[in-house]
Amino acid sequence: MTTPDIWFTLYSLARKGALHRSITITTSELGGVLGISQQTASRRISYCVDEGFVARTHTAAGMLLQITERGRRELSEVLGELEIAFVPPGDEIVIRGSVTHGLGEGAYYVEVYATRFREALGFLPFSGTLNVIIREEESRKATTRMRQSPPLIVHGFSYEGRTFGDVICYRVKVDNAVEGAVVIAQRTHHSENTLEVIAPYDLREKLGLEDEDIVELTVIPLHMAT
Amino acid sequence: MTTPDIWFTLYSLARKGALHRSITITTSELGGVLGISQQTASRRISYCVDEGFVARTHTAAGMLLQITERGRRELSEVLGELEIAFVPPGDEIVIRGSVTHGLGEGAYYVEVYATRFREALGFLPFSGTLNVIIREEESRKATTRMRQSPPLIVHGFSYEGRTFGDVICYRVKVDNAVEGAVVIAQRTHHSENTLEVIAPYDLREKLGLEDEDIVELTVIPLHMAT
DNA sequence: ATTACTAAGACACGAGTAT
DNA sequence: TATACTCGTGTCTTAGTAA
Repeated sequence: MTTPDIWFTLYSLARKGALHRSITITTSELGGVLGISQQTASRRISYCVDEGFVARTHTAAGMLLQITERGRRELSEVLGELEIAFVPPGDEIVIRGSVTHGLGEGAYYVEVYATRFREALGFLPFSGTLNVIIREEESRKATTRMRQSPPLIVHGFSYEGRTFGDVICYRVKVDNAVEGAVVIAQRTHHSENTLEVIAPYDLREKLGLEDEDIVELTVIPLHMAT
Repeated sequence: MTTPDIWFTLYSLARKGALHRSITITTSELGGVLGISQQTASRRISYCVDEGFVARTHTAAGMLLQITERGRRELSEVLGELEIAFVPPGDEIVIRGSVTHGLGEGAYYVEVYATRFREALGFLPFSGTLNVIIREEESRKATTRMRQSPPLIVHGFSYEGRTFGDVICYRVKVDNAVEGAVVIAQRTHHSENTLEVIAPYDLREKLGLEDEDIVELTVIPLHMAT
């Protein structure tokens, strides 16, 4: 089974709502949707189940199918790429999100990584991060777009007996005013829906931001970064 | 050549920027991207060209390929469906756009169709339309989402020797405050990027809207409409 | 009813090669 | 060098049918 066929299968299931709940469907029905026979539909689904894209439970009247996390990621990747492809070149990618408070850990890490951030980014970051919650849609676009530009990687190191992992940075402009960077720690299973932003200044103060305020992060292509 | 293969081909070309400009590529390269041989890539492209999805010019060093309007629509359709599929069920679809002034024709048409709108929508529209410019991305989502709900169709008629065509209506809530409808005339080649909104009141006055103000149109599923 | 196995057939693929 | 043709090969599909 080829990639396009997998995508097409997942796409068709997604359109029926299988991203959010189990759907009941027979192989014949699915065959109809995909324009293939019942037998082939059966094999396709078995394949998707084997590969972990779809979860299946058999019932008397067909199958219960739901797209798994793996399948969702696969589709989300395609969707993100397509969304980016449709953006006219030169257009800026803007991620909108709302300010939230982190766990307070950010400041500690920023201080530890401070000089390394300066080397990579050209500025000494304020010792605190601005946490920004983004909607899944924005998140998808953000991560896809960011992945397109070669990342600035701040390599890990050891310090006072502790190990600090790699951190990936992407340059952004905050509210079109302050240049900063989104930092993504590789080791932590960071929530995909929260971005941590560092900048030379205290962003909350400089931009007068409060929790739940909306901020715009404009992704700066690496070759344009200062 | 099957639908998924066409999509995959268009998708791969789109990722290389072929939605916005001609790209230079050889069949071998394309084969590499698609995971198929040079020969098969050649056949795939020829097929896409024959079907009008892709425009091709041969050059000494390969081909110049650009996705046609037809191809763009095909991909846009897929993208729209995927975007909708990812929206959690129950979530409202919100279209954001900015107010603009129309050509002034709107008022005339609204008056002519007025009683018919009342029958279909349950309110007598203010004799003027609010024109809203939307970005392509929003447009895609809007049209896809709207197409999902069976449209309210106001049938055409003749009046004073003129023929007035069908008009399709979709219920929306403007700025979460006023219920109205997006109206799309079937006969005119209306710009996909401008929506015309009617409501029981003068929206500009009621909501204090000026040109270039941002408005939110929340699409109301038909079964929920009052 | 379903899903899914088997086997025969269709057709897509790619090596070789023409242009 | 390209693209694209022919054709042998192999894979994927489907009909029939079992479970």
